[in-house]
Amino acid sequence: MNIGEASERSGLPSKTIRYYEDIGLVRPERGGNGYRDYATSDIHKLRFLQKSRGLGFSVEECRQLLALYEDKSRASADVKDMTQAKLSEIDRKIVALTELRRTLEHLVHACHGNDRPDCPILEELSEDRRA
Amino acid sequence: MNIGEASERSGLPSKTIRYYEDIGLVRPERGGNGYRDYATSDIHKLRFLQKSRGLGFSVEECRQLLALYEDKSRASADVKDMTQAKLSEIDRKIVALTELRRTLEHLVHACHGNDRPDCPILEELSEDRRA
DNA sequence: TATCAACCTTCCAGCTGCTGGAAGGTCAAG
DNA sequence: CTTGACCTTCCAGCAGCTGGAAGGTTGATA
Repeated sequence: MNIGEASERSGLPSKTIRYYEDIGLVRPERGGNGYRDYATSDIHKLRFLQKSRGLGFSVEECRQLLALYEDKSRASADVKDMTQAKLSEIDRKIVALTELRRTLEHLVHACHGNDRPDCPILEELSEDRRA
Repeated sequence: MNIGEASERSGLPSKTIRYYEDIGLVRPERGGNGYRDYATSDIHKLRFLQKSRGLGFSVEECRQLLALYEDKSRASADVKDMTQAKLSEIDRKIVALTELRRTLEHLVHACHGNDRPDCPILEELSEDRRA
């Protein structure tokens, strides 16, 4: 399929998809007309990139995550370790997001409309473990 | 406190903290020697930025989130709406992270060591709602 | 009191990760 | 056979840092 449809299906702009090809993340076939021709497996990868990039993983991290899907590296213990590390990272992100969510929710429910000079939520935030 | 300690306490590099001052996110006082002097409330903001940036919010979004803390904008309905929008965004991110986590976990448990040509996890990924 | 390390300052350059626009080729419909 | 919506490459620019140079401040030690 053409890049336009790949864009729709993955949720990524065409520009970004071309850029991902430039840096070797997802390399589609080419048709006789020179157009990029994306396979379903390419769309999977693009969707995966769309998710992971939007979640604060760097392109290099995404490249690593993507590599976890490729057979050639499957059996390695290194890869398993890396995956575990990524899992921990994701867990930390989930915790952080949950905290952020709680903070904002308190703001909506507990702080709306009054003009108190300082908010207890800031205190709460500051209590978190020091990374 | 000096920028070094602010860096330690916030988890952000000094360079980044100076950059955040440049773009008007967190403006500390200055001591007689010209050194930046961070108050506890500044550290709260920096920690908040460290979290939210690491979770895929843009600097402009972080500026908005940060603005939610400032009294002057508290009572507004606009602000409450925006906060709700951010809450939804955070919820979507949490869902996405959870999916990503599940995907990787499957990879570790179900795919380790074999040399199957393609992985059911890719299929699973592709089933997700089309954003 | 000198001096040395470890801070701090500003400024400028460069990298990442897109993103927009120009200039032009391809395709399907009318 | 033209029109509009695609597609292509290339080049420029913005966002968000990040590193390094050049130099000032501080506090401990000789």
